[in-house]
Amino acid sequence: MKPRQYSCGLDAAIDVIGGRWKALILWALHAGPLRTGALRRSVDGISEKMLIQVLREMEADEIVHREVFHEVPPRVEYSLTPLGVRLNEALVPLGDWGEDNMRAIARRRGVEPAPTH
Amino acid sequence: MKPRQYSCGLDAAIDVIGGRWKALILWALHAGPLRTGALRRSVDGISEKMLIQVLREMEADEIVHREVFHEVPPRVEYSLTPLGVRLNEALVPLGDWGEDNMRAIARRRGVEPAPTH
DNA sequence: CTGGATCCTTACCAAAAAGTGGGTACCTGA
DNA sequence: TCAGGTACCCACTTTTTGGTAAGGATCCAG
Repeated sequence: MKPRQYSCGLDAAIDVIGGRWKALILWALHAGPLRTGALRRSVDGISEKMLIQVLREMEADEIVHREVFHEVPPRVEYSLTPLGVRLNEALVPLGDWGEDNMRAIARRRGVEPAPTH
Repeated sequence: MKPRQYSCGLDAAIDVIGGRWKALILWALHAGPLRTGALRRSVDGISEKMLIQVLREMEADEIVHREVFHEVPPRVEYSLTPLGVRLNEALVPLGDWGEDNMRAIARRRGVEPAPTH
């Protein structure tokens, strides 16, 4: 549901990373560029369809860069733009908060906590 | 779409603040407790129904505290829990990122940028 | 009685997001 | 030909989130 006007920076940012998969994809790319297949394996539970759909959206938002290599088998590589890198940096405290409170969040929502690493 | 297992802290956090309204409500409460009506006026565009629905979810997630004052007219006050305070702190960098990139985000998504303050 | 204050619930619908299944393209090798 | 590799698209369905409208409760004042 797109607001007609953002009320603040947080409103805009939430719009960019909203949905189930975007933040996870962003994080999967933080260590470096990945091809479609590698990305899919990095993001547990995502379907190829959703992966490609969401990557296209992120590309349109210019937080992700998509590079096509003309070779066979086809090879497409996704990487963070500088904007995406800064977004990922901004997401670190949020990820930490989630980590710190993982067990409680998971319990309240009836979800398994993330494996410890 | 609830994951059966969180993959990391960020996954859990995104689950907690997901949707159009939660982050905005969290932010509205950062300066102090607010009654339902005041909250509704603080969060542009939200309907009473959505406000109450989302507040109930946030209460269940224990990021928001709901206090009923037995008086007339009825008065219910919402405030951040310590967990909610820390979540708000974790959202600051994300809000800053959104502010820094407001015009570009708004343009790409066909939304009006937030008024400058 | 009606109108006002406050807060909340329900029924139903709309819109958006996510998912499933089928298919396509480029090729190579057996 | 079939099987494998890679990446992607489309049609349709399901699920989730958000929205509208109507109703309710507690009271007080005119």
